[in-house]
Amino acid sequence: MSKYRSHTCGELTKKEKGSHVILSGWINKKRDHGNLLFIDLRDNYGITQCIIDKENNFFKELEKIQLETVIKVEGTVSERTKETINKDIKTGEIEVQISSYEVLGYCKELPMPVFSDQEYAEEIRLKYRFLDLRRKKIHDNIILRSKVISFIRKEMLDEGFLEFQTPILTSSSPEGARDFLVPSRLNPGKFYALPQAPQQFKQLIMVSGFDKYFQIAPCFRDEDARADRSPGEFYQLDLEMSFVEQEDVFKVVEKLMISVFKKFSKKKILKEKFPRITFEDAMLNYGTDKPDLRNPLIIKDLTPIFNREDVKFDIFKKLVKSGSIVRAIKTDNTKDKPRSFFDGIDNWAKSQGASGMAYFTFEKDKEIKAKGPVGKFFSTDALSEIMKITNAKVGDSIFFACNKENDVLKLVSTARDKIAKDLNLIDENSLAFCWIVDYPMFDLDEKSKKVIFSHNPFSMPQGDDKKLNFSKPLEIKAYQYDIVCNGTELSSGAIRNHKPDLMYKLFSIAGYAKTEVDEKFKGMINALSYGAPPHGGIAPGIDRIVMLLADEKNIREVTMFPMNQNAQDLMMNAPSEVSENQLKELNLQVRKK
RNA sequence: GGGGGUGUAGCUCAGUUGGUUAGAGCGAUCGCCUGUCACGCGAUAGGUCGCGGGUUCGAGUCCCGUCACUCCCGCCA
Repeated sequence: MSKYRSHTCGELTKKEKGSHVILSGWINKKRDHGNLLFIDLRDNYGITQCIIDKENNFFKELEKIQLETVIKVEGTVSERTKETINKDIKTGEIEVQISSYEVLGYCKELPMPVFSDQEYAEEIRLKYRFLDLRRKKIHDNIILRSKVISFIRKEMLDEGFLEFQTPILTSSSPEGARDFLVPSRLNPGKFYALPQAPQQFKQLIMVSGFDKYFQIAPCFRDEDARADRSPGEFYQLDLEMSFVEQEDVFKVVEKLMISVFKKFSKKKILKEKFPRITFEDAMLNYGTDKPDLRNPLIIKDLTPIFNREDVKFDIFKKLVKSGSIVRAIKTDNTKDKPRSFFDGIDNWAKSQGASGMAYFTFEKDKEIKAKGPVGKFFSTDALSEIMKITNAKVGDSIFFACNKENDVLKLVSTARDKIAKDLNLIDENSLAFCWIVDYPMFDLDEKSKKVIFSHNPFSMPQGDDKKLNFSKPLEIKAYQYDIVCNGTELSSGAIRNHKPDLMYKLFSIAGYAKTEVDEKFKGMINALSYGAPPHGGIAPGIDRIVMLLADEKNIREVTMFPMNQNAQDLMMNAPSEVSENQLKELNLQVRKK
């Protein structure tokens, strides 16, 4: 028998009645009745009530012992009387009569209580993460994460994928996020970069003939954090397949996603065959390429309305003349909503930095009218046209905004979420997956007006490469795709460009000379020149999947040891200064500000 | 880099129009209590009101600056 325990704190039942047991764990809670003391002993597996009274020599000591002290108790299992059974815990039918105990690990006065449902400031949680992680909810989240990863790994192996590790110290790449750099001692003045993703390596694995690869891969990007984005590092299920088209990747990933979410989430998957939405349609109907499809609201374009003679809304008309556009959201049967509902949306829009959102409600006595502050600017004909475009009926309302395309899309897409939330239109118990497909290969950089890669420079352009019209690069689409669930981008992938000539051509459109491509992407472009199979893949974000499964709004709730928003680890005190000697060895000098 | 929110006891928070000695619950310490499971009861200790400056007879409260945490924008091929 183990020196420390005969059972865990989560397994004793009536069956063990009368047996002598040893338990070890943390003191979760004490209830001291003066001559009778209850101790809830906790470990990873559960809680067992232990009991001792004043007749026992250890009673006085245990009365004084700190919560969260680790102790070993020996005693006898006894059945609880009917009235004292605790149905909330697995071991609630029994309790352990303590005969002796031993302290295994002392505990100082706690900076934060462990046994409590209270919320705490992140600062203290992160500083004492080892205490925070003892708390039930986050403890369970981390266990869930472990189970999800094991499950995914098993599924991938069953599908015939091979798991490989790729280098953590690699080279800096010019595209994409900021790199984390690591100075090289043996190569003074030179730096490694931590991989933003194993992108080039997984393609090289395909060129090496391994056919199907996956990895639970750490990825490093030196960009600012968000609630759903850890600063610094995160994990992807990185996968790549040879001799495949887009459909083949979809098939594998859709199956995996469905089985993961069916196994670990109680929520209903709305469509098991993920709807496919083109990037263009997504931007038009939802104003974003990560739409929440639980939300029934659709965005419509009202720009032409503001060119009509019988519309007198001069502010918008003037803006439209100078190139702005108008987008609108219709809400069903909102005629009886109080003024505060409409003004609430308008004020919210202003708080987002916009000039607000105009609105009116369709009414009818003899003819169609618009009720609301700006309703008077629209003729009956114009209103009928708006009703046609937005599919509205009498009693519905319209919210609309006018601005340059990028700004109006950002506002209206978030307004879509805000309005749906206010109207309680979102079913929190459902999961709405979709594919976003047909991303453009290139984009126009707002500032420099230059053509840049819109996503991944290694993606394969759609269509016959001999017939591609390179003079209109913005019209070229790529075999580039995302999975979105409930408004969260879960993964991003592509069929890769395995043809060096085509790649040089595409890079030249984005302003890279051949020599530059050879230099920056040496390993890959070289490899593609020695017989590369057509291949493609995707990389679902592990942290975000677990976040959705655990129903958490913040990625730190599913990360064991996260950094704070400023990319600091408050527990380990990272980043930190290093000694002059270390710097010297690395040929580095810190520039004083 | 920019915008919003928060900052009061170890923890979670209250603190009115600026006005006596800044409060509560949990935790800690001490005492009472033999069936609790958020046990109960009593007492004690615990405060640079984030920090600095200003206005005022008087600032936790008003103003300016600054720092920390957090949410968002930029950024994240």
